[in-house]
Amino acid sequence: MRLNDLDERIVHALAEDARRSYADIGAIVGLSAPAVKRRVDRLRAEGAITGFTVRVDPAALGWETEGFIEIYCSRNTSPDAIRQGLARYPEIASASTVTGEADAVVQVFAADMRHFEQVLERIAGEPYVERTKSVLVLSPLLRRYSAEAPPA
Amino acid sequence: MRLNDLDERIVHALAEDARRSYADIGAIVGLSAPAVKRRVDRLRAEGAITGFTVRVDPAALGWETEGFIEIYCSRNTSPDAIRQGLARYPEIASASTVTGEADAVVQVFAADMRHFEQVLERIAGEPYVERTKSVLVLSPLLRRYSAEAPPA
DNA sequence: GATGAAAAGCCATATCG
DNA sequence: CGATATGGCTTTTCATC
Repeated sequence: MRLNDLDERIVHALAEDARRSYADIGAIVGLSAPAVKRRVDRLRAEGAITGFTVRVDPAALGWETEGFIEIYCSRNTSPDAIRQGLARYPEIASASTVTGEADAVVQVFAADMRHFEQVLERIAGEPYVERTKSVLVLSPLLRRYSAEAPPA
Repeated sequence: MRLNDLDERIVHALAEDARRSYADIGAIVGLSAPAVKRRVDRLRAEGAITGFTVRVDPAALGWETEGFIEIYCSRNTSPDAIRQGLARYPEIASASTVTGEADAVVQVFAADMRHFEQVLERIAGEPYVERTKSVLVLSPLLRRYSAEAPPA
């Protein structure tokens, strides 16, 4: 599945503001509103666009504490088992299996330090988790969305 | 700035689908469409909602390779200097200063391994960077947005 | 196969109570 | 905050290239 230049410009326009009208996007990329809608519908059907969401200031919503937890699993733990185990935590914003010493890296948003510690202890207590290593975020420097970063 | 329960439910509804109509959101949270709009306008004005964006499948846009780069800086490097230095890289999706051994963690999306390596080398060559340590993402397990994680 | 124009219905939004 | 009205938008239909 490859997108052409027009599709990428439409996605970029939506990345900047997902509530822009199709007419506005059309004015940017040089298409009529129905043509833009057809392409967006197609991109959704193909799975290139998976949805539209809101950008929030975590602190304003009460999540003051952010951190990364590296998870070291017992041998023969499948990625799918990790995913299912972690999916239950609403505090987890993202999780990935990675190369290197740890098996997975988990990004956590918590209300405060006490809350973060609770999440950490619950994750550390999961049956497939052998040990964890966590770092706290001191200050977020950049926060973009992947759609805004064009491939080289 | 604290949000009440109604605000949080509106944000949650927008996190699931930012293009939902105010009438739809109103049906979910029990308000009329104008009441929802007024609250969304207020949340934007307050900075709790910073925008609306599209969720994309990175692979569909040609970013097949993802990884984290830990940056170790020379002493007396200010967070702002790091931020300004990293802001020039379109491949960087997020960056934060952190506790622990490294000074900052940077999340990178690249087209392929060769591209990732180029980004890594350019970052490692920044004047304030002493050394780096990077891990590649094998498979993304979860990918949510912070707005979907309610505080405890 | 993709586009633009036009029409119909739906939605955003301002104003009222 | 809800009801209402208007203007704009989304979305379908259809003819065209």
